[in-house]
Amino acid sequence: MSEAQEPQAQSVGHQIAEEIREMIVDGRLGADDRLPGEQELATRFGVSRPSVREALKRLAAQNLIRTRRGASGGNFVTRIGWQQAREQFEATATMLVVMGDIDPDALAEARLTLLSAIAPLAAERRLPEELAALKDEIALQESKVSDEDFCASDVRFYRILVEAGRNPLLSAQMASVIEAIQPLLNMIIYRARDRDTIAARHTKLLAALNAQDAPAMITVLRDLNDYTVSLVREAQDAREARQNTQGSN
Amino acid sequence: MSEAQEPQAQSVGHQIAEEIREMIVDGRLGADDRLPGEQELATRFGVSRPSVREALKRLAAQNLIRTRRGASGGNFVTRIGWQQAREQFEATATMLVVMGDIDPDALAEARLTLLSAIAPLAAERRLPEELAALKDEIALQESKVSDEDFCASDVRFYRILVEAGRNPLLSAQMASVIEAIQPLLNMIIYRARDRDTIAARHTKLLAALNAQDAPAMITVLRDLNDYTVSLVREAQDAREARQNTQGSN
DNA sequence: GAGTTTTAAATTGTCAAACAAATCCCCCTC
DNA sequence: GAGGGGGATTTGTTTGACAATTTAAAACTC
Repeated sequence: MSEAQEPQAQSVGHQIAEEIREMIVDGRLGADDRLPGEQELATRFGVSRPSVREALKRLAAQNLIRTRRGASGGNFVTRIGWQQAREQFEATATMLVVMGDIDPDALAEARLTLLSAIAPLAAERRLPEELAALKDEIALQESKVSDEDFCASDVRFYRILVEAGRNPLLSAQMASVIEAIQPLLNMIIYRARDRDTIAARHTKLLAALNAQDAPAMITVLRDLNDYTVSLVREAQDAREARQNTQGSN
Repeated sequence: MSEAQEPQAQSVGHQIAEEIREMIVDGRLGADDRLPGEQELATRFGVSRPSVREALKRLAAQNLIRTRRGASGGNFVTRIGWQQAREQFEATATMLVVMGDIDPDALAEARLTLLSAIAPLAAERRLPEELAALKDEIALQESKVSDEDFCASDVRFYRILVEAGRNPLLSAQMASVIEAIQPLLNMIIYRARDRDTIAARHTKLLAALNAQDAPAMITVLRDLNDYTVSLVREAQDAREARQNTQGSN
């Protein structure tokens, strides 16, 4: 007979947080607006102060509000910026990878697809500083650095490339994918030959970017992706073999 | 004289939440693991139960844990899925748009870039059901529906297209962009001629998808994007003009 | 009167204790 | 053996109080 079973499953804090979020989304609360004090919110919503606090903490966890103590303190609506958006994208993508519900092939495909998509924009808009920075990273990759540093440089290389596209939303999203794929890359043991191959293709990629030749960039990216995927697969096989050996001991 | 000013700025709840998050990221806590009870956590961290609760609520707000009441209840690490990841991407992208720190042109460019990127994948992998669903949406768009319904159908159209790419990470990210752009689209007043133009291009897009002709899809997408951008710009101009009129009254 | 110091007020942060609500498990009854 | 009831466990919510922090006004000194 009752009309609802699951709608009641959410706590008071959750409901209030959602209500305040609505107020932000539809404009009743604007950036840098101050929310009423905790006491007043409690009175207004008809709940206790801890419940209101719970709601505020939830919003703070989502970077929707920031809190300042003291007189004339309070809770203020945060103007979210690209930096924070990128961090949140990254946090979500990282969790997806950590939870293991992700197919490495799908992740690699996503990276390749996104990089290919931004290649034309980067080719058009790349700045001299970015070309120089990419060259520096290649030089670093050709030197004798640890696997970890090599991988980190690889990540930086792609981030610079993405930034060259000059589209903040795309940058934020792609950065999250590149960041998320790093744990996979970190499994790889780079042999000298691998490094040479990768650095050589990075050089080709840089040349294509310099020449503003997007199709050539995409060709190199595809090639590079195939190579990286094969290395990751090798590393995974080796890892599994090692685990089996340990397991049989 | 003190060595630190900002590191202390974070509350106990924030610190504990961060600590637990670390435990999840580096594997000490796996999916579906149960956290110790609030009491025990409070004892272990040397704080009170409300402080622990604050930390848990923060984590819950980020969908990192879920809570069940009762005996054998408690807080459990959530295995994040594609659905939730998409929701979080959407929430972030929506906030970016709402806060106004976004350039409509950059948003449109991001959408076009991402759709162009997924076009080859969709062309290769589209299923008959998806072709049929797209056809249905076009039929809806050709009928006399409200501006709002027309826009909603437009959004669904692109979501189906994105899903056809069969890459969950790309789907989640693109869905967030498509969702974020909807408020802009909702400003448009669609004249009959506009709708015909859009529906006709959707038909061309569907034909290209059916023929698995990705380059043709990209051409249509670019064309469609230019047209949509012009409509949005018109709507914005009209809106500004209206506001100026009201302001001078 | 100007500048500095002190004090007070407002606000969030933290804690403590208790009870309510939900859920599960065991036991008891039939 | 099956079903229901009660107790135990855990989170949800409230009340109350005090601490920490920041602002701003007030008072005090020069």
